[in-house]
Amino acid sequence: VVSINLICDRLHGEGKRVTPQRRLIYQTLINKANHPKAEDVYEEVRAIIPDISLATVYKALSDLVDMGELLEIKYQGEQSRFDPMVTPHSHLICTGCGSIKNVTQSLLIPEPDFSEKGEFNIKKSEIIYWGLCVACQS
Amino acid sequence: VVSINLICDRLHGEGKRVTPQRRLIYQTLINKANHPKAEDVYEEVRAIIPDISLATVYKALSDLVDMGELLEIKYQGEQSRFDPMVTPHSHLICTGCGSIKNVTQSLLIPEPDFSEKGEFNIKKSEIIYWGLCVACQS
DNA sequence: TTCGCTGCAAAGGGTTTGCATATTG
DNA sequence: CAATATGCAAACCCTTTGCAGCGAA
Repeated sequence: VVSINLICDRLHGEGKRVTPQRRLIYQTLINKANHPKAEDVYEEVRAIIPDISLATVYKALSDLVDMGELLEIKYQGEQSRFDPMVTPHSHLICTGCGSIKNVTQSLLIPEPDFSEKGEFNIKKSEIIYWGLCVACQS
Repeated sequence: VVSINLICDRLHGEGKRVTPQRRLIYQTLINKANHPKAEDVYEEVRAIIPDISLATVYKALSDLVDMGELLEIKYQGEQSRFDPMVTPHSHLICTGCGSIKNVTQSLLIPEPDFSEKGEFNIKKSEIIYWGLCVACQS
């Protein structure tokens, strides 16, 4: 998710429709680096469209994920978190508060030897760093 | 989870009790590299103790995880998978069938610069390789 | 006018919990 | 005997689904 107009064009191209609800949801995600939950997006959007339903938010997010415009993160098995940055990157996850931070620096990720991966065909890889954020270190 | 006797000793040490159900569950996990779900463990154990309940399996697994003897994997946000290998290692995850393979080869995992991680205190890191296993490549 | 989207409420599915009973140590 | 574990069923929680009506194109 980078630009509203770009997203809306892509939606049209796939026979989807641009409603005020969806436009607002997509707007909300632009440049958001705090990896919100569906509920977080819902709360934020509800401040402007009070009657919007959580199901609508889920469906809008799901469409974005299907289009490859949004990343769904579910490492901890808790609620899904969403990340508008879809270029390859890694994550710092705080085991204290569950906050997630992007690592935009490009890192060289080693690949396992053939003896380990066999014929497994690796499509993408990522690193997850578990630890404590500043706030949780006290 | 490496040895039944070791596990049982540790259980005693924590004031826990060793029941036939738990002994069997722990036995089942030894050297298991296929990352079973709770349901898988349940089915396997039920062949020997038909009246065991799924809740009992969940509780036994949960205790092992708390003791650090078992790893709970929930990357995909689907059912939890369990891994008796608790030493640091990475995973090959097949996006086709959901199978998980361990990478035991020790890999040097790069750490992000200070400018990226800031004061975040990294406790452990792991690499996830997403791709297709041999069976799913056809 | 068509067909996707909305909001509501109900259903789903994995996991957890409450409780009476059984068992361990 | 005291305290934990068991089994059952119900509760939980996040997410998805069904559906009648609405609204975008």
